Amino acid sequence: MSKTITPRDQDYAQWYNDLVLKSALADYSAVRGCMVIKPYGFALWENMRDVLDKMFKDTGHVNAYFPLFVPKSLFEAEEKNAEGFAKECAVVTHYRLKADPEQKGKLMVDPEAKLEEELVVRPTSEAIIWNTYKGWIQSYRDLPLLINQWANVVRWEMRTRMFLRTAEFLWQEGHTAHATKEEAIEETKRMLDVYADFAENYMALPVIKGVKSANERFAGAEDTYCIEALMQDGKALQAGTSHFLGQNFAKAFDVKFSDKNNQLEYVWATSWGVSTRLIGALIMAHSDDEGLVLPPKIAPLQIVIVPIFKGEEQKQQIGNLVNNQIIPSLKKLGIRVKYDDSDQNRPGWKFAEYEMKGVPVRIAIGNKDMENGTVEVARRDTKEKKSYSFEGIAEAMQLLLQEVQENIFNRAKSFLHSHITEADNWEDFVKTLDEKGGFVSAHWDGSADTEEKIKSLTKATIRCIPLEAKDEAGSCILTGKPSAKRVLFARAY
RNA sequence: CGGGAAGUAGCGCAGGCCGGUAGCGCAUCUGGUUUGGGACCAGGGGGUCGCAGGUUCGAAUCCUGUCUUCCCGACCA
Repeated sequence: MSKTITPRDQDYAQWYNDLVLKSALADYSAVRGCMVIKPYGFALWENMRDVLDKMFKDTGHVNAYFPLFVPKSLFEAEEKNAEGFAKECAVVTHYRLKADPEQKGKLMVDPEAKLEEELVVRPTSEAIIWNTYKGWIQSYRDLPLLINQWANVVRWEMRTRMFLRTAEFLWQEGHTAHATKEEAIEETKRMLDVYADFAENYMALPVIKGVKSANERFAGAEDTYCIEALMQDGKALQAGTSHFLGQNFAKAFDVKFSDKNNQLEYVWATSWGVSTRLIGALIMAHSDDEGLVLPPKIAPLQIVIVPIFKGEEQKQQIGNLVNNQIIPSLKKLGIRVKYDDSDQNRPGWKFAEYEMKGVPVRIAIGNKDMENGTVEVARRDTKEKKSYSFEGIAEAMQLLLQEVQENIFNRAKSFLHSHITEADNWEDFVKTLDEKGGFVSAHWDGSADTEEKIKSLTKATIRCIPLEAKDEAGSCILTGKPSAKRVLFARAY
């Protein structure tokens, strides 16, 4: 634990892995490219999930669940979608094992038990869901259909990274069906706003809302909207996507409805999702040398109280104060608090441990405090320590948690804004990517070919065309051809 | 899928070239002293050396195969 970890280090990947392991968020698993989310990491995910789930319900959505397995014939129905995911699918081909006659105590796949039709383990659920929607939608009265599912999906990526890109991951995927194009586009944008709201106001993660270029678009979508975040090493991370699917899936699965004029029409669709990748974003955006820095609104633990005592008697006295007064008053305000009076470790050990885990506020109470009627309060984000009196401590802590939340957000926001750099010639463009990192705002001629060339030359991709991008005539950074607005380039995870 | 590194106690590692009793630190257990920033002393427990073959009187060590993990690249709607 003596090793120093620094976000700006060139060993950023190593720093990140160490941090995930040491903070007890997750662990490597025995299965290729998968991870074990440990209780602390899962508590964080649950908090995020609860907030999102409420936001979805507040915007009229309901939850449902669809199968893990997608028959290959359904999977291939929407051609572009199938093609886009084909290279990263886990496929079930058999349904039984048997004792291996060659090797005692070993099992082998029973060749007799070959499935007639292979089952694709869902990399995303459009296919199985739209096949189901076909039976649910007949009339305009059945629309809109606004359903979300919390699930796991599998994508057999070549290279994996904990939280950011694992073979199996947890997410939510919303799948909606609408009577009109306008309504579907409205839904797509509404959910993008929900994501941005969640990222900024709960995760303290400032994001840029935008539209993907055709190259980066979801396979099977007409338009992919996204929120893009910036990590402390200057690389961008796609934090969430919301897709306008047009009538592609309705046509592929033959989902039609009778409108008010008794005309048969294909329905319009959207899908949108965020995943456990958000946890990776959280870690990379806020953490420091001492460990995680978690925003109070979603931190599994908001306050930890550490007693400092000599002997049983002092421990008793402090315990009485904490258990009878401080904790009840904090809990009354809905604050998630833990009193760690275990004898296992000394105070210094506990301080370091809870800092590593990113607990936003720590309260230490010792003999001196008992005499003075004070507690020592240390905040994780600034590492500042201050004395507070017992009186009104709960209200003071509630305010402090808000302040920490805001401070983390503002810090990340000024980092983001100071890392959006305009470039008007190729030399500056490359130099900014190499030396400063972050987003480079530049003109692009709009062709996929140019985008591809820029990627192979610089490893930078178009992260998005920002929604708020102003019309501004310019010339493409690579080809010099005319361009109507700037787009954001960055190297990305 | 290409290049590199690694797999030995719960965790982190040494040993390997040059084959011959399985080692260290942390953690754990027992007892004691401690407790305002990762405590100290003493004693104890814990191992099919990733897996499968091969060479050998003898393999953690040498050879072959295989699985897994990490890093770099390609890939990543």
